[in-house]
Amino acid sequence: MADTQLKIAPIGEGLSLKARAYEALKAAITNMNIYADDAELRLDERDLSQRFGVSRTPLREALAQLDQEGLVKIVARRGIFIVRKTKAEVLDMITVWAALESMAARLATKHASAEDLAGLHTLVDQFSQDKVAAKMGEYSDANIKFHQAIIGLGKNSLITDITDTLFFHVRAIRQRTIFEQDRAKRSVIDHKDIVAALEARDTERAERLVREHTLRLREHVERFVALD
Amino acid sequence: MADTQLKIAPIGEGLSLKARAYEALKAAITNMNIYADDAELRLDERDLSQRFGVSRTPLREALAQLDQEGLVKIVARRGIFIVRKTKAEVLDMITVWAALESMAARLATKHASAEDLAGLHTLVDQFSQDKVAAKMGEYSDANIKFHQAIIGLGKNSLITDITDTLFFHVRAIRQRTIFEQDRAKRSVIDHKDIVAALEARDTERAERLVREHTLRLREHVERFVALD
DNA sequence: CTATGGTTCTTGGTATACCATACACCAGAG
DNA sequence: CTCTGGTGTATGGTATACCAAGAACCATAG
Repeated sequence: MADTQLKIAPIGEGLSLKARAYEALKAAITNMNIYADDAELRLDERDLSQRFGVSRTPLREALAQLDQEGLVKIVARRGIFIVRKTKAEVLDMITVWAALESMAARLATKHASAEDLAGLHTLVDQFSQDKVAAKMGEYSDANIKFHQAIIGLGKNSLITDITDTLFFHVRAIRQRTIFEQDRAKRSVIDHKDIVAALEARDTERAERLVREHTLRLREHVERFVALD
Repeated sequence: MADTQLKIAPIGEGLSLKARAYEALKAAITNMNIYADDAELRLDERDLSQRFGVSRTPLREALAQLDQEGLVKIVARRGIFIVRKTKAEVLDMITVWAALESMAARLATKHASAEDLAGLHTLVDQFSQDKVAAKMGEYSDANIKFHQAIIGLGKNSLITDITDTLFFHVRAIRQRTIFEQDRAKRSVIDHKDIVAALEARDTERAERLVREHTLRLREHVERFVALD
């Protein structure tokens, strides 16, 4: 099946300037440690517009969207500020996460295929309790992936959308989270239990395990993470 | 404590044009039966801008926000369309609602004061099983209020914000929901049980009752509501 | 030196003009 | 009559100029 068709035109990326500005800004904020003491949290429309090479209009629309998502806060005649979530807000977000992921787990026990669950199983097996200490850096990403995978199995796109935004914010404070080895080991065990419950199609147990697992993270953040 | 101060100036309402346009548009869409067969679902920026007496810029920002919330869909060079949620989307929304409200109920058993719960009790007592049939119209509103009250008691403002948007969409299809008397009666009983569980501070039971109650609505919509 | 009043500059908000493209309509060829 | 090609128009996207309000700075009076 060779290419008999002429496929030109991946030129302009196809996206609107607004969409591109949005992605660029979001990526920039993501890759920035906004909780560092010397972080520059103030943005300037005109400055950004020049650096991006687009006018203020699409840039403003992108910023307005980020404002609505809670990533930045626009204050009339004062400036645009990257938002540092308060501890209370982060805790609320983790609570919502717990509610939605546990519902997703519930749905997964009913709708996920055997292959779906097998994939999840593979994800968990990558980290045995012994190895997790050595790969702490990787684990943090794999951890998020595991949770996103469960949410995916719930096949409720609204849950997926909402939690994506939540993960974004939680990721930002990850650097302030002390992932001790004990917590990581416990996490691996939890994950194995969750997968087992899903495979057993035990709806109530899967829901409970996921909820408790995430609420334990909430508890940990409440007690050990410095914010505000 | 008489007025010794001069308080002029409640003139311009203080809100930005964007904010006012947003509220006006949202109210307009809310009060419109978008599921009617002859509903005019297309909006025109220039037309709206003239009718509101503002330029396209703040109007576009308001529309962009509505787009992000899923109330309208903006298609480049085609038009702006009021969104009719598909049945699948509505079902997903009710599922998210169930997840969040059941978590709120869980939180309420831990954080709500006795007075809070007394207020909830009053709300429920307004509708006995016998009277609900006669007041079917009112009940629909009171029903939403009851659920919002529980969510309020969870004291998690993120849950409140998300569910507010969900209620907006669910309200829109309410007209297509056949509220038979039996369902309403069952609903009243459910509500009483939920309040009882909250007052008993029975976390698990409160969560379960709320979840099951809302998922029953989901089931009802899935089976009896015509959409798409 | 301090307090007050004003001037200027910064910055988000708004208005407007222009651009680019999807769609509809129409003319002409077959 | 039908199909094709072009042309016009409607509409969201983008650029730009101006507005208004707040904050910082400065001058001046006490």
